[in-house]
Amino acid sequence: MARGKSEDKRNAILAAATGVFAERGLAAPTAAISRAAGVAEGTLFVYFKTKDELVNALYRELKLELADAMMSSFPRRTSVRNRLRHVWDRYVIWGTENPMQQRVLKQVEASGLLTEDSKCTGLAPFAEIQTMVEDALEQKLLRDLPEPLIQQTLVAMAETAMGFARNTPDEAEAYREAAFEIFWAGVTRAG
Amino acid sequence: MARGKSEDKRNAILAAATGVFAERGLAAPTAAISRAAGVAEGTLFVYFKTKDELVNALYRELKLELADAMMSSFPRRTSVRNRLRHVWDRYVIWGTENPMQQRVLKQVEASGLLTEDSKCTGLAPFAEIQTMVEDALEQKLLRDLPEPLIQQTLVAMAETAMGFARNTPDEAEAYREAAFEIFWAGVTRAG
Amino acid sequence: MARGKSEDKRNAILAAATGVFAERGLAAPTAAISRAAGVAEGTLFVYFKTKDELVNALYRELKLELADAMMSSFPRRTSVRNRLRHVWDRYVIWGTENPMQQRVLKQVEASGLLTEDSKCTGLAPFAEIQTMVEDALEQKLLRDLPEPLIQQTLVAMAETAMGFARNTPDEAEAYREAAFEIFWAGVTRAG
Amino acid sequence: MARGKSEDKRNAILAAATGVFAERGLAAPTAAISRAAGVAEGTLFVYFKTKDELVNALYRELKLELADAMMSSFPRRTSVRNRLRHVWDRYVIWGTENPMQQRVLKQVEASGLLTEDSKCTGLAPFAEIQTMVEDALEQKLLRDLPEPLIQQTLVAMAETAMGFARNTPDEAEAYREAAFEIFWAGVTRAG
DNA sequence: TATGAATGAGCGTTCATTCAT
DNA sequence: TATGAATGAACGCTCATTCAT
Repeated sequence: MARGKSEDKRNAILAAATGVFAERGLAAPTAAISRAAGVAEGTLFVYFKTKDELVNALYRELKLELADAMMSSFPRRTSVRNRLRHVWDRYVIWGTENPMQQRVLKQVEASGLLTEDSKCTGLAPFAEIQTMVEDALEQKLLRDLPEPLIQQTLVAMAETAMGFARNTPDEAEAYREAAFEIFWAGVTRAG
Repeated sequence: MARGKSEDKRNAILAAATGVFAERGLAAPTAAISRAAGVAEGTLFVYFKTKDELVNALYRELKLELADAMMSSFPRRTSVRNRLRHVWDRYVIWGTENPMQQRVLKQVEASGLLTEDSKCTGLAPFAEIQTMVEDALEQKLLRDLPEPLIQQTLVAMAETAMGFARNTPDEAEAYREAAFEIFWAGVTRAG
Repeated sequence: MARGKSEDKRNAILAAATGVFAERGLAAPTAAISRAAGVAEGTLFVYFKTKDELVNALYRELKLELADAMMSSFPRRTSVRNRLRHVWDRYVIWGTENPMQQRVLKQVEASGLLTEDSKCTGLAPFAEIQTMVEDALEQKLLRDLPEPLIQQTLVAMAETAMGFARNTPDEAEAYREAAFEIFWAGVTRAG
Repeated sequence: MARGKSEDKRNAILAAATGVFAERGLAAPTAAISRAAGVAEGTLFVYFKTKDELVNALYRELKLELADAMMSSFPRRTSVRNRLRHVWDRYVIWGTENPMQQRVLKQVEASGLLTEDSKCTGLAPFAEIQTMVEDALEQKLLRDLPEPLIQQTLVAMAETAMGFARNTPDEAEAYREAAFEIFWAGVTRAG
């Protein structure tokens, strides 16, 4: 089979890792992942030199997926509120519909396994959100708060919304709406 | 709790576990914990039948510590805002001043190791906050939002504040203040 | 069994390692050694932190055994020739009667696994031989050769004798004698 | 030997194996050898069915090289001493100047991987030395020693010389000379 | 109760070898 | 013939847990 590594197999391993890590945590054996991917134990290490490298690659992949979901058809020419709402909705929906991915993302971030490089790569596609927040601050639309705090609030509230949406799927939309309102009211100037 | 013989030893193990888990994650060997506690490897298992049981016990202990910190001298006779601010400050300060404990709490919650029982026990001491939020809703002080969402927002924003406070201790107070303002503005009726 | 590690078990492991390494080389699995020693796989690592450490410990042990054999009842007050002959005989006999030990010693020395420390420790008990050779050089008994070359010649010729002794045990003594004569004639002044 | 297609590739693999084995021992992965040889991993197994077979082939090759070095321009019509000195010098020089080859030869001999067949093939080119020693014995030039012992002494002393020559290249010649004198004095009749 | 030596299942990783291309 | 991705057995080592003392 001397014809380049198979993108399919790589993806199968990453997908299997997502499922296995979500279910059993990052401590899950690589053997479980290769089994789930339908490849031999050794094959995993053909595609990823170490388990840590697999974790890092998976992180970057998931971040990219998330960025795709959030940033596709991003409406550059509309109000800050609408633009924020755009990424908000897509973020929450993605996290709700991809609970394993979201869970793994959190696990990996908390694991201390990420290289600086992976962190940067993972952050890059979200640069536009930062710009957006900076714009909003300049326009005096938002209250005078440290910009990182605003971003972190966005993330924290969105994750809160995801949690509720996953627990009560019927009211997912209501929670998404309500959590956004909290965020928006919390962060914009009164009146 | 009068299980083994020495309350001291039990506490030493729990304290050691906090430090070791905070530094090396929940995957840290029990041997590292017993060493840090100054007891023999086997002794740990006299006090906690399994590692999982130790993790659950530690969770309950930390939750209790946190509840102590938050609820002591709780001002029952003042405005909702003041009461919320009271628990808020104490929560954030506790998390900032006890980073290991806070870190371990998060790790344990994310680990999937908690029994239902532990979750309930851990939640119990915070019942008063729930009452407080319910009161506030009845007084029409808060916007018409699902009560669990408000509570979760409190927690999420407080943890956000802790994160910033730990990263930039000099501005800890400012972040605590700012995050509370976001929370309060987000959750109360406009005007 | 909290009563100190068992010297017996340690010795059993070292003895097993000697046999297994002699038969299958240093690449033999540690599992084969623990099995041969009648202990669990993990037990080997209670006594020796790593395989390398086991190899080093074994080397030191064997060197000590050899030194014991060579140096016991060393006749300090007799001619150089007799003293040399003393250690020579005992060396060759030990190597002949302990072929596994001798084989492992050679393997370990060739393996690049020895720490500097082990090399020193292994050499120490043979200091007296060096002194003896230096004495002999001063007495002008030996030809004017670099001292290390003389020592190395002793070792090389003794090992040659061992080889023949092992192959033809009936003539072991004759070979031991003959090889010593070669050594002695090669190294002493003519006439 | 016209097994695969390219004699060049076969030689490249053998040369690479020499370097890799010398540096990392016989346990070195075949992948390291194929990489060093500039061929694919699978290609190595086109030329040598197994790793063991590669080791055996390499041994035979190196023995042949050594025999070439020792036996070329062998002076059949001169004294035994000169003839012995001839092969001695060439042996020691070859081992000194080809330390990797010499090292690998020793490793392979100690490895237990050699087939009987390889051992014979490796010995064959040195038959002439045996003849020479037998001649010398008949001439009563040498002391009355078993002929194999004399040969083995030659080898042992030559290797001793190589060792010193490699450690202190500046004095290589002196050691070669000195070791030969030991050998010659040890093996010839006194006076 | 307290100890820590003993255990062995389980892990991440390596590597000689195979085989589809 | 040459390739290198794929394989899976095997390895060294770890660690939660047991148990004789």
